[in-house]
Amino acid sequence: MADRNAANVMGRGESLLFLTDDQLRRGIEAMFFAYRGFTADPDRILQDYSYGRAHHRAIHFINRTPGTTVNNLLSILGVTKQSLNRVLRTLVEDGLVDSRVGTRDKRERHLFLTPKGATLERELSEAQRNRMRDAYRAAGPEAVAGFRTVLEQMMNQEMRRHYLEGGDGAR
Amino acid sequence: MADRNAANVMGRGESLLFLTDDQLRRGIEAMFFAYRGFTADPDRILQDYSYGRAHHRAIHFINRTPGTTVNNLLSILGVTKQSLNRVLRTLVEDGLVDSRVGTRDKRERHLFLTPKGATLERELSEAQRNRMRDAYRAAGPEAVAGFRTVLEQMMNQEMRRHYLEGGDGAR
DNA sequence: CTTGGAAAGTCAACAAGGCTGACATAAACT
DNA sequence: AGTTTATGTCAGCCTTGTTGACTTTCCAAG
Repeated sequence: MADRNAANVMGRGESLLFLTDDQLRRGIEAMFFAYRGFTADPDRILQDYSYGRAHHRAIHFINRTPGTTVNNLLSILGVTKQSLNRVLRTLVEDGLVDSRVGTRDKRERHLFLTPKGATLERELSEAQRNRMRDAYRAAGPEAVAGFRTVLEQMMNQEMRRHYLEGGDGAR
Repeated sequence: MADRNAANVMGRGESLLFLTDDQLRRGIEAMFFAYRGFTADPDRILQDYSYGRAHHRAIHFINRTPGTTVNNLLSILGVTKQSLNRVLRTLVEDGLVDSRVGTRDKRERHLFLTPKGATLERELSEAQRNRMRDAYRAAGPEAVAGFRTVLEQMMNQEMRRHYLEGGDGAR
């Protein structure tokens, strides 16, 4: 029962134990529990500013691609413009994000972090990088490569596009 | 700038490029985009039943540990009892979950999936396993081991405890 | 030059799913 | 008998997602 799938795909005598239902469940739970750790540190910091994860995500991707348009951010984040707008408005009001009318196309707004926004970005990303670095260090380079490979395979097509557009990260 | 951390930890001449800020950012974004894929299939199914992720999580862990108590579920999920109760109540009302008063300690409620609940559980977990299996298959066994190793390191202490309690998954 | 449609913003209403605080009940423990 | 524990429940709040309707701006094609 637990390894019914392994039996199905066993081909050339390889050990495909990693494809059993039980192994897959372990992977699923690993994702669930790890994601909690992944967001824990930024969430704690954001509380001090009365912001939420939605603000963090916006700040992260504006920092990654300065001058990005609202529409581009929309497709990266996969939310509605109304939802994003609410977040962006508070960030602009609070002076963390600068929204500049496009020069070529004046309908578009190009988004930039202000110095204040960049400061919060650093605080958030440093906390998140620290956790990631500790995990990477404990796991070692080969585990890290595998980690990234599996995650890339788990993405939807469109998400993978956005991921790959984010610079090659010295791959 | 981008590799200032690598410089700091470079020890015995190993290539520690995987610890640069840029590599860490890549890992962070991989987690973000992959988690979206990870939840996409169940989310779609849940819509047909007017349930959300919270219901899925409850169903998953009741299935994993039949007879688990409310308190135990609470500490696994890391939410308040009010939040969990709202979800559990609808699941019991809809006949997906059976809540039985404890025999030894009658204050406790032990939670079980009904046949109907088990059916939904299978539908959800099969969708999620399919994606996980495809990712595993494309990435290969060694990548999978690395994937799990890094995720385990990323968990908080308490989450790791719950993770390890979930059976050894033929490790 | 006019007009169609894209980009952006806004208002309103709603839902899921978190949270806190207060309180009730039954059972177990001391 | 009194306290603690496990659970459930009510009320109210917040964030962040949704849909729908509408306006303004403005590029670009006819």
